[in-house]
Amino acid sequence: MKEFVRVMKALSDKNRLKIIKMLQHRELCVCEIQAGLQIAQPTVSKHLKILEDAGLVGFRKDGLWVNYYLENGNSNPYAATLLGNLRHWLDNESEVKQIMEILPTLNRENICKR
Amino acid sequence: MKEFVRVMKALSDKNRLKIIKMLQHRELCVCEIQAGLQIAQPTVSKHLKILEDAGLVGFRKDGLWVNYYLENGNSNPYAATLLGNLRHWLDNESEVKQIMEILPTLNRENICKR
DNA sequence: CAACTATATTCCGTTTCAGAAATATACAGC
DNA sequence: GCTGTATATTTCTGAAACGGAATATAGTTG
Repeated sequence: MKEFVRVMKALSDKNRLKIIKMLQHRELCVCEIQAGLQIAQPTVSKHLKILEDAGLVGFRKDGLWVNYYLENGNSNPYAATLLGNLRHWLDNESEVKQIMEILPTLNRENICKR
Repeated sequence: MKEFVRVMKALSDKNRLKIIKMLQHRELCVCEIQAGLQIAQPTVSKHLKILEDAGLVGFRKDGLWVNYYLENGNSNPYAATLLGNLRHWLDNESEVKQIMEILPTLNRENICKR
């Protein structure tokens, strides 16, 4: 029950849903996600932790960069099913489409380093 | 996006999930649900409103009684899919099983009228 | 209409959560 | 070691959410 609630809560936030939609296209580092969402970096990190605790995303460290990716749900069956549904859900939401247009232009080299 | 979030939020609460699991077996009035959950009546009404707003449940008035039932999701595709999943999910949760044992003994005539 | 009953709404107190700012950590390169 | 950069954690604030008690509403019965 708690595990299920954790997944539902993780999916109850607009910004976290945007993160998932972004990660459907490719792995992203924190600063790329931040650029897409236009919110503070610590806020992004917290959202990512909530998604991770729910079994929705995972990450790989690569030097200074931390690359987040969508989990395939081996850990959590609820997460797996919802991630499957979300692959086609929300695609027509204007807020999602807007980020998708920006996404290809996001480049970690350009975004960070300031 | 808002519609999806509303469904996820509605499913992010233990008591609301219990209500859904109860309604999978039969229509129930508010006082029967209250007896199953052991929480105050106004709290039950509020949970039911949240579930209704999310397109997860509907109700029929029958005199003083208000009978709540599971929606079939004609209104909301997200709600429909999740309700389908929940038909087999959470069945093994001890908290759910416990209510299922009580459920057959719940009788609105005995519960109310005090 | 008056009395009663099932449910809904309002009004709190308490907890939880998203957000930002400040700070801490981890890692690379010198 | 020290410096700089990407990310994580802490701390705070305001908004939202769950809970109950009191109150209001709707419908039945006399």
